[in-house]
Amino acid sequence: MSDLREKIIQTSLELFDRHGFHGVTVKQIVQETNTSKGGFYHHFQSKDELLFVIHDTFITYVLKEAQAANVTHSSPIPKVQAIIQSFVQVFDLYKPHISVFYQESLYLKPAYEEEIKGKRDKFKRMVFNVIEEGQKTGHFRRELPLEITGMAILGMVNWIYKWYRRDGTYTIDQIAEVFTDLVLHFLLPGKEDSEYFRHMLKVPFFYESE
Amino acid sequence: MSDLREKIIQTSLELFDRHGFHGVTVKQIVQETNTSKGGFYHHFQSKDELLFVIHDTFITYVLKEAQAANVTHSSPIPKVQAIIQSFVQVFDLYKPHISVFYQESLYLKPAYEEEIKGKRDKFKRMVFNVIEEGQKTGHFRRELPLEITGMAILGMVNWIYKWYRRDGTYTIDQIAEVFTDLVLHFLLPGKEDSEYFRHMLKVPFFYESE
DNA sequence: TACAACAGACCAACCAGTCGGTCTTTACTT
DNA sequence: AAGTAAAGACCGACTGGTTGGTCTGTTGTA
Repeated sequence: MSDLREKIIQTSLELFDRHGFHGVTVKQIVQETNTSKGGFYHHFQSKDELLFVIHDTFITYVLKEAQAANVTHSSPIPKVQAIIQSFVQVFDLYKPHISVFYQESLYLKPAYEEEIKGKRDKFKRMVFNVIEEGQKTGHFRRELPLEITGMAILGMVNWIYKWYRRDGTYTIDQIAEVFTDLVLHFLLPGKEDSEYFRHMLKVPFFYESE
Repeated sequence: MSDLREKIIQTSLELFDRHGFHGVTVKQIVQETNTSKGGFYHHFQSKDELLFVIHDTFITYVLKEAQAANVTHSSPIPKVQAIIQSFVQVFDLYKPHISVFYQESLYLKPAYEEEIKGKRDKFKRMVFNVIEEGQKTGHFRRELPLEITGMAILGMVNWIYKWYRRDGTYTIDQIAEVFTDLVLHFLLPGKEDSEYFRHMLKVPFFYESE
């Protein structure tokens, strides 16, 4: 297969990561890759297709990993651990992809957007399902609203792309460990009787509606 | 003062929110606002200045709120509650500002960027300080690494801009309540002795280094 | 010789920003 | 109160540079 295609993607990734999709011109990409307009448009129909390819390789990978984690384990707790672990680690592997994914998704052309959105929602539903399952089996606190809790988890993990550096204080595995700890601490029951919890807590509105 | 200036900002906000900074031209802004290029450039030096103004009004507000919450309370627990509460509520007030803030910060011109970055870091440090304070006083779990925990909180809250809708299932206050619950659940100690915690937890690497 | 892989000059569309001009409000003088 | 000059607010045709994309080749290779 073509070597140039992959080289263009890698170069674009770095440039997009630093300057954003609109901050980088096809001319720049072509120069940095030591090729030509002809070379570029031989491999990609348009600049937009390149954006799509970047989106797709990342989300496809994440989805596959989550499915694997889901199948391997049967209890909700190790499932959550495995999903978070693999999800967080993706940020080390695919950092530039992810930056582009979250920064530039607005600029995906409608046809491309739909395909990406489909896979993204699939992943989201997987995470939500695991939480819901855990709540049903009694492993996780039932009083937590699924949507809010789920988005909190996705949010804290997704945000990693804004601050993670390979040469930072902590490795990606340490971050994954702490995040798993944090999530399990708010998912698992058993703290409510602690003396510290005289403070307003326990999501009152959720009880009212029952 | 000028009415038009505010009207331009509001229109731009909606347009940027939907199509991104680069997806909207000055011509479009001007048409949608029922004014002219002249009108626009009378109030703004450049399109970039408009972007800066949007960034600045939001971050200035958040910073002010956090400082207020910090002064009002003295114990770390209500401080955390107040900061998260006000921070989350901002997403109802400033949703379009925030979308622009996080989507388009890459495109701020250097001089503008510096000013925004300064305020943003100030806010971050305030959050971190409250956590650190709580750890020192023994209110919060000491074994949690400050940076990772802090970014987890900022991440879950910041991510709200990606999914919150006014007409969604939950109100912004309910979201704030649940988020406060989640954060305090992983900050406060006292769960480790629960029977559920036979599972690997408690951030082992953090102990090793002591 | 046929076709994929690439080169690079070229173009039409677009876009942020300019500039000379008009209308309206303010401020000052008589 | 009337007259007027200056400043502020706004208009819109125009421009110079840029950008994504095209098209006519040329080269290597099966």
